[in-house]
Amino acid sequence: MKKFIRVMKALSDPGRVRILKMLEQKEMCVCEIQAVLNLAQPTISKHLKIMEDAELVERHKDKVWVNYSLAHGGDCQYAAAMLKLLPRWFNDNPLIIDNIRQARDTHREDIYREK
Amino acid sequence: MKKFIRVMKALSDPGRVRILKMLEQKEMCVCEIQAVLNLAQPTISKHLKIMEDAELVERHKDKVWVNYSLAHGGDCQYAAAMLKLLPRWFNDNPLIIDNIRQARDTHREDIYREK
DNA sequence: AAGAAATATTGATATATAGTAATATAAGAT
DNA sequence: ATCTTATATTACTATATATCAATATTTCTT
Repeated sequence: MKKFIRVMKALSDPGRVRILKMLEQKEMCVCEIQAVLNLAQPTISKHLKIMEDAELVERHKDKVWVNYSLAHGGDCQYAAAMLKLLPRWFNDNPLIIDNIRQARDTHREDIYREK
Repeated sequence: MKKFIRVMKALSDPGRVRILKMLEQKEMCVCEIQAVLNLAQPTISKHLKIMEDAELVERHKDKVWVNYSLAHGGDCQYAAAMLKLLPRWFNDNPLIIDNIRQARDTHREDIYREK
């Protein structure tokens, strides 16, 4: 039951759902996600940790970057079931559509950062 | 998106999941649910309201009692999807098994109440 | 080895949530 | 009409959550 609750809580935040919808398109690093969602970097890291703990996403370290992608190991049946449902949902949601477009257009190298 | 978040939040509490699993067996009134879960009556009413708002359960008033059952109108696709998944889950969970057994054995008339 | 960039962690604050006791409301029963 | 029972609502408290600024860590670059 704990695992189920963990998955439901992980899915109870719009920002996290937006991240998952972007990850359906491509794997992304923290700074790319941040560029789209417009939230502070620690906030993104925390969201990702919550989803990793729920087995919804996976981390893949690549040099300085940490790439996140949708989990696919069927380790957690609840996470697996939700990841199967999500691709059918929110595809006509303007915010999601826009986020996905932005995600496509966002590349690490082009991200501008204040000093 | 709001409706989805509402469903996920409604499912983010073990007590509410236990209620849903009991309602798979039979519709129940507030006092019957309370007798099984061992929580204060307002707590149960609140949980039920959260699930009603998420379109997971339905109210049917019968004299003094308010019976709750699983929602089946496909009004909310997210609620409908989760209600379809839940019967497959937690069926070997000892607490759930016990709750369901208690639910079967609990009848309005037999509920003892302190003055 | 010193600096720079990406990410994670910590500490703090504001809001949300779960729970209860007390009270209000609704509907039968006497 | 009054009492009783079932449920809902309100007011309150304790805990959890989302967010950010500041800091730490990791890894590459020079």
